[in-house]
Amino acid sequence: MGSDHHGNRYGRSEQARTAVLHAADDLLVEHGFAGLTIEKIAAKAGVAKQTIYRWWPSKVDILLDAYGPDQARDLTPADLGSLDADLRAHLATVASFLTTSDAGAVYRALVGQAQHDPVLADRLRSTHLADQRVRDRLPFERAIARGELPSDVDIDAAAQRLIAVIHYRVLVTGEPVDRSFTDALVDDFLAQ
Amino acid sequence: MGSDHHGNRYGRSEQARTAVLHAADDLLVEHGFAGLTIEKIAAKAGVAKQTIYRWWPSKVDILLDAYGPDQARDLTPADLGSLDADLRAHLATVASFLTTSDAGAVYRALVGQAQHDPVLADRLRSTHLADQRVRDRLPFERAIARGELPSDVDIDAAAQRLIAVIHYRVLVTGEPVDRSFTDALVDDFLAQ
Amino acid sequence: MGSDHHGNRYGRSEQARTAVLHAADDLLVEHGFAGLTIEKIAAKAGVAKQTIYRWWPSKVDILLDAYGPDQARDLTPADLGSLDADLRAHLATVASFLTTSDAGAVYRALVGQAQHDPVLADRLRSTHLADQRVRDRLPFERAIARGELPSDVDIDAAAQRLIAVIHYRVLVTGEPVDRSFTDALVDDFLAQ
Amino acid sequence: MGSDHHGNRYGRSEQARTAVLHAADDLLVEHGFAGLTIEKIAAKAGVAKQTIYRWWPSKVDILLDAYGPDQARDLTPADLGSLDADLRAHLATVASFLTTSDAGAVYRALVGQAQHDPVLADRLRSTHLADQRVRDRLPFERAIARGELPSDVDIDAAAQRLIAVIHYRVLVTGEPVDRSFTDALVDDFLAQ
DNA sequence: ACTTAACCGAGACGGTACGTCTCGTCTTTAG
DNA sequence: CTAAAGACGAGACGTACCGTCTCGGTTAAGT
Repeated sequence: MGSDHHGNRYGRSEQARTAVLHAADDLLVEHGFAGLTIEKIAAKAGVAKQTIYRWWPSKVDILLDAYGPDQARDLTPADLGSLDADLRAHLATVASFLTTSDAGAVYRALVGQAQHDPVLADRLRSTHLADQRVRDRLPFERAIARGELPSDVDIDAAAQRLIAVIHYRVLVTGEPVDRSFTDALVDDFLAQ
Repeated sequence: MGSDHHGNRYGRSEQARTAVLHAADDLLVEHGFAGLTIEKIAAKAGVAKQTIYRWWPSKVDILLDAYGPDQARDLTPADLGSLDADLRAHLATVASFLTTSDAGAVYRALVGQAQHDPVLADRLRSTHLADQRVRDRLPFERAIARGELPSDVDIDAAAQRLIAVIHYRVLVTGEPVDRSFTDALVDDFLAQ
Repeated sequence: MGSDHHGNRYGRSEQARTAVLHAADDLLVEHGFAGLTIEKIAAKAGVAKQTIYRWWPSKVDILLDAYGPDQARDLTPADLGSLDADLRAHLATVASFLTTSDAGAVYRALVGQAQHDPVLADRLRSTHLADQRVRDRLPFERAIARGELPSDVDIDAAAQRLIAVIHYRVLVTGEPVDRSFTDALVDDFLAQ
Repeated sequence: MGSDHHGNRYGRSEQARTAVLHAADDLLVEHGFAGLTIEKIAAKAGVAKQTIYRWWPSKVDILLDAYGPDQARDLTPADLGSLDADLRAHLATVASFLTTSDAGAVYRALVGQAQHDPVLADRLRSTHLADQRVRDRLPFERAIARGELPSDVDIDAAAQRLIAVIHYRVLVTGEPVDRSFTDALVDDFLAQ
């Protein structure tokens, strides 16, 4: 069957892997990034420290593993039939994800740590951020297919101007990012 | 006389203070935030750990002290006679400050750490970020005074949309922020 | 079939058994008792750890297995025709065995470990030491049979006084135990 | 005053030092040499591990420090006025020390460990064993001064033959070493 | 000049977490 | 059923820093 064993030569324990990811997630949300230690993850997951070090070089690698699926699940924009609706819904989702979800807390911690760690920054950008950029393009690509937008529009630039402000407020100024704010962003963009 | 003493009851040693600030700055640039320890700052500054703990509660407080003057010196937008010129110059200055200067490295470290430390985030926002927001308004305020912009324009919103993209690329995506990019931002804004 | 198999339903592998004993012996002599780990024995013997744990409870049990035959082979006193000759030869053999042979190194390690481990001490005494005590009596028993000694002599006490000094110098003081020393012991004993 | 401080540049804490030595002693007696870990010593002594590593390279160094004074205190032979009395008393004291005292347990552990560690063996011999050899000579030196023995007697050899048997029984055979046994040793020696 | 008291350097202290090592157990696949 | 292989939970290792403390020396204002 392949996954519910205690450890053998033919592969790692899926049980231990998920226990570690969940423990890391919980501890980050409860005690913050500084309170997230390998020691505590191991204790909470009921796992030996060596098992963690065997599979993850550091605690940020655990967070990277834990974050990936959440992002794909929560940040894929739905097709609501129009660019206006798609963008309003997606920006509101992004704002809520970043400010209120556990996965958003993991994301903020990773971006924070990336400021101190260029290797992490590279990994984060080449994996999760690149993945998300593809998802952020979807509303625009669908709008072009519908004929709502000309086909030569610079999608990445447009998406970035909308997404950037949300991240800036979340990561830097700490100002709230509510529905009226994200709707205003869309209004401005569509009025252009 | 007030600054070159080894210690007495009537005040702290200015020599020790500046040695600590410079040591912290150097260590941050050389070894990154994780390599910045009180122990190493003390050793590099030729100062006792207790002297550091007497005056700064933590290493981020040292960085906050070290950062303040740099920001005011480097990020005040000059008056070049027109909104167009002022914005082009200011955004280019901000981009260069954030990506290439030592003070920019300190800023990025502080914003990074603020993701893990809400108290630091509050302090950063209520002091340095609030100060900078005032400076970022200057081009717009001068434009209103010149009659280039109507007096009811939402300055903070306008400034934020321009500044946010630069921060997003610096802090999150790591994309370069060169002169042509900042100029395009200004073009877009003025065309609106 | 009997001995050269890789693991099957017909019993343990003699090949694995001897490989373990030899690997343990080698590692003890090369790297000392602390450098003798089950992990290293398994690696050197080309055997799985579990195979060792299946057959030996601990590393000292491996050493006990390895030691037994050596002692019987090397420490049985020959009959040279007289008490004087027998004792001189035997004590010299014992001294040389303890100080220079690989088996002597194993013995010293076992006695050393027995100081920390009462269970090992008991096992060592009830097996190997009891066996050796029988062998150490032989010169005296032959001397009584020859009429060189009265039949009521306390053989164990006599043997112990001679053997003890050799062990003391080997285990405690580290002083050399050369032929002149053992001969002097015999001289003293016979002059009594 | 010089000894009751918490730690500063002018010297180590005597309080921490004695707490470590006592903890090590207690743990050895309670849990044996294998159960004696730096971790547990630190915990029991209420001391940081680093404090132990600062002053002692290993746990055997702690035991060496702890053992020294005990040996000098307990194993110095008193002058009872005659060789016969001095020897009987001293051998009985040695036997009792080795078999029943806490310090004797430390000694046995050190000698046991010395079988695995030549560096420890050298240190033990050049310090504590050399010191004890001096004390073991005292009854004989006093006997020569009294005229009980000729001045050319080989004191070290004589002392060793008596002492060795006790150590052999304690360290190797585990046989009891009671007063009648040590008295018989003295009888034999004096009858010679 | 002398006292006084805060500040200075140095560094030992009790701790926490690190990342590594080895232990003895458990689980799988092959013969 | 035994074997090899190796992942597992457990826990001690020795190191690095943390933030606190105590010490003796330095310095300058107030006697």
